[in-house]
Amino acid sequence: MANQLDTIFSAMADPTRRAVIERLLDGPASVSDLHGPHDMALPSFLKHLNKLERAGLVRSEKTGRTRTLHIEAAPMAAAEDWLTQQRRLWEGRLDRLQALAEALERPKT
Amino acid sequence: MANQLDTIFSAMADPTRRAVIERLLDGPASVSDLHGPHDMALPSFLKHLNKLERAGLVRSEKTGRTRTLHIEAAPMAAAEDWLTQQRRLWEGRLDRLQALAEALERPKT
DNA sequence: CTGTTACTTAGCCACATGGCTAATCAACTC
DNA sequence: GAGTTGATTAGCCATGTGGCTAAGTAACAG
Repeated sequence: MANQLDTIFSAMADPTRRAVIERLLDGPASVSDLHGPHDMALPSFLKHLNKLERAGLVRSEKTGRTRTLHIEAAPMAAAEDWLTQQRRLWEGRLDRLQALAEALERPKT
Repeated sequence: MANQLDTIFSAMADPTRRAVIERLLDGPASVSDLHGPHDMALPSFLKHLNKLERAGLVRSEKTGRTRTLHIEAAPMAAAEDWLTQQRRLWEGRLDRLQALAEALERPKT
């Protein structure tokens, strides 16, 4: 995947991973803490965490035998920015269309 | 894919599809118009369009032999909303941490 | 009605994804 | 040091994804 947006969007395209993000907004947590609520084998769950980490949405450090993860908010902003920009362009287009419509309603002012 | 956010995010996790979205913000276009700039066989490209349509980000009608696509902005808002909400929560958490830090700096006011 | 154009379908391929079990590693606990 | 616990690795499987070619359909142009 070339673009950073690719990995970010695809990391967010999964409910398990979004749930992890939501959970981490509350504060750091260990792998097994995060795993707790998810009905899924640990190795499967780990893959999700790895994907989040590769996307840069999460960082982690291992101390002793437990790994602690915390969220990295900045990359999500990239995704949000893209969406916001598209919305602005879209709204701008609607404005132009509306202006056009109004101009047509009043042919010769 | 259960959730609507799943399909939306995963639809946006590809540069070709994002480019199509960006192009469509400028106004409706036919399949081959959209295909033009992309160095890819038509059937491959069609798969991308179908994925966009299944995600609800795009609608299309066929008149005569050409299919015209236009953007459906609303679903993107769902994705943006989710991101915005996460950011708010994150910022809220930072505020609380900062408040805590300030409280600790001035132990007994 | 023949040819061209604009998609569409079918079918193939390689690789990624998301799940699993079993086994291993490393660090605490007793 | 033996056992337990937290995390990881290896390897398997089914399905999805993203690309292709080849062939088919449907409408428009002459």
